[in-house]
Amino acid sequence: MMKKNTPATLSDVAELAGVSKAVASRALSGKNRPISADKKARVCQAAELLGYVANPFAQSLANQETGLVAIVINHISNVSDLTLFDSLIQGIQSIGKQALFVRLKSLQDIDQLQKNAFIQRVDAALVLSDLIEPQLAESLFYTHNVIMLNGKSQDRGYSVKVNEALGIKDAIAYAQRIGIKRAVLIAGRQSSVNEEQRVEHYLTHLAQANIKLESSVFCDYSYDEALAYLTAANIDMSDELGIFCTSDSMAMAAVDYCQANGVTKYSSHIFGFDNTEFSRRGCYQFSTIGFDKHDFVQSIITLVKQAQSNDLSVANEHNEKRLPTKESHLIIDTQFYLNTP
Amino acid sequence: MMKKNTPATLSDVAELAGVSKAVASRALSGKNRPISADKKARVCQAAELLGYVANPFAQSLANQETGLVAIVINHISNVSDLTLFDSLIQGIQSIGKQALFVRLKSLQDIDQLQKNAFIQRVDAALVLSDLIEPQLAESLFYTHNVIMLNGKSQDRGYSVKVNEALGIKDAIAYAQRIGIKRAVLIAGRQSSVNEEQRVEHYLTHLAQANIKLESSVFCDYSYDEALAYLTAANIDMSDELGIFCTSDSMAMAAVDYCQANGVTKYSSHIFGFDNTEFSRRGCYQFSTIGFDKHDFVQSIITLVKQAQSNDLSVANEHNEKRLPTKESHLIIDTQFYLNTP
DNA sequence: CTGAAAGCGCTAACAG
DNA sequence: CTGTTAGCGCTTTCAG
Repeated sequence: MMKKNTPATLSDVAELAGVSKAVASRALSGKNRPISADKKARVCQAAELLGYVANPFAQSLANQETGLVAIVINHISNVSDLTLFDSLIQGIQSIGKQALFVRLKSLQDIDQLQKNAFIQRVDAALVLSDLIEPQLAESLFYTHNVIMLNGKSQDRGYSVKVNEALGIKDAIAYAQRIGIKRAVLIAGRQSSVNEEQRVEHYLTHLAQANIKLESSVFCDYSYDEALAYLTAANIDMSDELGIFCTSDSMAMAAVDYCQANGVTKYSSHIFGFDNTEFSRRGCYQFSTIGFDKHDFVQSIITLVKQAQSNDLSVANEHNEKRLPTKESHLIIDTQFYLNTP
Repeated sequence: MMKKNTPATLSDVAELAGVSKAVASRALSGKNRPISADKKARVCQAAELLGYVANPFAQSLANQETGLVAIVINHISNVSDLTLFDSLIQGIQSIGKQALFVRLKSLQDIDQLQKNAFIQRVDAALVLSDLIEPQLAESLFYTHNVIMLNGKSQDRGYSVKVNEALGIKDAIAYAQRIGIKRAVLIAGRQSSVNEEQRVEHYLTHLAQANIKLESSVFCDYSYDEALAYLTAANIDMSDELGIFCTSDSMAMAAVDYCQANGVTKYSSHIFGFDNTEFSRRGCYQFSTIGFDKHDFVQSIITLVKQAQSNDLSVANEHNEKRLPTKESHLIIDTQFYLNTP
């Protein structure tokens, strides 16, 4: 396993197998390139023996594929991110690629992005950050395989969206059923398109359910901000008030606010979003809206593979360079999770 | 910003600037290579104009640096990981490198790792996964800049460790002071060396404080497992019992267990580990042990830079290839955070 | 089916 | 200070 210092190269393998570099390359290429069975076997054996692993940098240079997938995010902070990222990394590794995280805290970081040599050349990009518009994404990456996951999209291209209307509707229908008459809406970031649509849904369905929206506020998905707001506004939790939060973190703040103010039957009156484990733990019992992260990730990974094969076939046809001929916009539905003891 | 399809190359820049590729390369290299001021200016201007960004794959091939830093982790699940990863990615980006996540759920994944072309060639590796022994790490990467962060280390090489004895000692001293006489220890993963040392510290200091350890158990840092254990064991929470948990998640389980069993004054009797935000939120008020993640990350990043420059100077001296001449083992101290209302 | 050769884009000697 | 030259390791024509 003498790997340090000088890793074996294709030449080494070819030499040991007694064939040319070209043959060695074909033998190991995975695809079905023309080659005689015995030479292929010899090459593979030699490769094994030398512990040969192809240098991906040389490969990329020669064939334009990098084996990298970018995940473009805002700063990581939400607890709901944990499981999402975990399964995203896993999914990417499962198709033999590597996950490259790009953290984008503010628009200023985008300048740096433009200069970021690696991410420009990824095979695919998954855009979760709401700072990135489809058009910007288009210009940020050389690949056309940009999958928008932040709720934005263009006609051309790929996206996986979450249909939040369903879960929100069910949550509000439930609220109506148990007699909630007034509502406070604690939302996330005003600048996010995702969030804008989400708020829209709340507004529509609250109105339909005849629940009066008493106030609404943006708290950046943050526990602290939400708690500060509730405290400052001195929200009156008489029985018919429902607190609708667009993240479980903020819903936790609502729970703590209620407890601090001696409100005991808050559980059925607080609604979170994300369906994190926290919505069903101990004192933090509240209902929440969410979706199956596993389905979500699966759709994304499938799309990455599909996009790539489209790319290849287009390239093979005429070597024409143009926008992707295929597009795809998948939709995942949210669901309402009732968690009341 | 006509970037798609055919990105500008060094040749394009050189041509536009009216110089040779070599001069263009030097002008843009960042380092202080010999070049006349006016040519440098011309080259930079040309590069700007063309929106030139160097191809990192070609660069890596030519100069052996990849600009990639691997972060080797177990699956992401712990809430305390959020802030750590966030600032780790940020730190890596701050020195102009990219974070490559490698997720390792079980030892079987290591086989794949051996074949993982990218990670073998990273400029540095940060090993957090407790599945990786120093020796294995050594063989996994071509670089010597492997920084062990999982509590393991060899004489030669780099590590940043956390001195957990301090925080644990203080926590137990506090417990003694408030009259705790009996203890339950809920630990993480038995196979982890970090965890083994940690348990050792608890045992030592509990004994010194004359607190009797009634039982101890490994719950894989998990809320669910911890709660299941407490429930199954039907732990008796009479006043002098302290519950010491090696993660905040498990401490939350302890809180919920107490609440479910009508124990009201649990706050000062439950001790977590990680110092997550949850230890001071609403009903989850408990003391916790932790360290400054920012310091931790800073130390790591500093080490990465230092390791790299060592590498370069060694390479420059005689182009000798050998084990790193320098080593460094930094230690970050934990602290006890008292969070009782 | 095979091998020689060109080249991906860049850097690093090496002479000027 | 500058340009020429030779690679880094791999894939891919293109003749045999």
